[in-house]
Amino acid sequence: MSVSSGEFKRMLQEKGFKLTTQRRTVLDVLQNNKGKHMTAEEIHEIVRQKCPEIGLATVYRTIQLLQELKLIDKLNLDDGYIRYEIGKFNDDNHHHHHHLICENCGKVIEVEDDLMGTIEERLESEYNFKITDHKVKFYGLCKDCK
Amino acid sequence: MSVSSGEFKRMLQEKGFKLTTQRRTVLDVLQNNKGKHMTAEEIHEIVRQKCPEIGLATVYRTIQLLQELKLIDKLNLDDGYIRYEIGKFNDDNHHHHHHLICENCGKVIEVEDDLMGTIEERLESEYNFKITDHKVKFYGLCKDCK
DNA sequence: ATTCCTGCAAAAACTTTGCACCATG
DNA sequence: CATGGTGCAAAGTTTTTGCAGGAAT
Repeated sequence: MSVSSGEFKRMLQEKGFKLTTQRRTVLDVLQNNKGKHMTAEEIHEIVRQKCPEIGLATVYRTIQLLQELKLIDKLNLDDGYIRYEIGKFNDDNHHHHHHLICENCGKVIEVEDDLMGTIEERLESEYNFKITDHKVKFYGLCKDCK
Repeated sequence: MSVSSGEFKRMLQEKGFKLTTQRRTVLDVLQNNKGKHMTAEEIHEIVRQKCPEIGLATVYRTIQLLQELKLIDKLNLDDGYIRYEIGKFNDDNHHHHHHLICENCGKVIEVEDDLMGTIEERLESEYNFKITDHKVKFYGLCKDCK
């Protein structure tokens, strides 16, 4: 489910990086807020509860690092903020997931499913393009807003 | 195919806006660069060929306006720039389109197709969510890079 | 004539970078 | 103890806003 400190340390060392309290804490916060899609500033605020002296710059640097390690993914809700979430390769099932975004209340619903297989096969042969990943967002009205 | 000046004027007036050379020119540039996914700055440079005195702020303001009128769409390639393209409701066929993004050379291929119908039906009933739009990006290697 | 629009420059918002000090392996 | 990381503040980007003059209806 989560990445242990040992695992994380090994992943870092593989690329010549060191394990620090700051890095461990940022990863913890992202793991403990799985459905939240936080901005760098929001991550910073929560991380400071455990690690009060951490600077926003370190959060940004750590976010970049975690992206390189494929532990987290970007999510852009087109509201001017880049958001981050624990990535698809960080949990047991390596499933992709999609987002249902309510245009009325802004709620973001996670869809833990991968329904894109057939479409991707078709596009791969039609365009001679090797697909390795996708990002899918659906917009509309959630059950409370429609 | 394209939005005529008369049509554009009517659309603007409906919302209490005026037709200006700047707005017409920005729309023209986006219509004439259909597959290009330009940033605000790129649009500004091209618009200046026809309208040399236009300021970047006006380009930003016009982009926002054209989005309100549903004439253009945002495209985020996660490279730090917001890009814009003529929207799906601006041409004869109201089809959505998707993007194949090559992670090696950065090329973006337009997929003029809408293959999401079945998936959307399934999600609508499963999550009681009314889907009105979607954004789909596929990442991988294009035929030249694989 | 009135209302809205534009250009410019300043400000705002988000992210990156430089540097001296500190921590990890 | 060598290398890389951190915090702070400054700088960099991209986008938005205020305002006086200008254009459209």
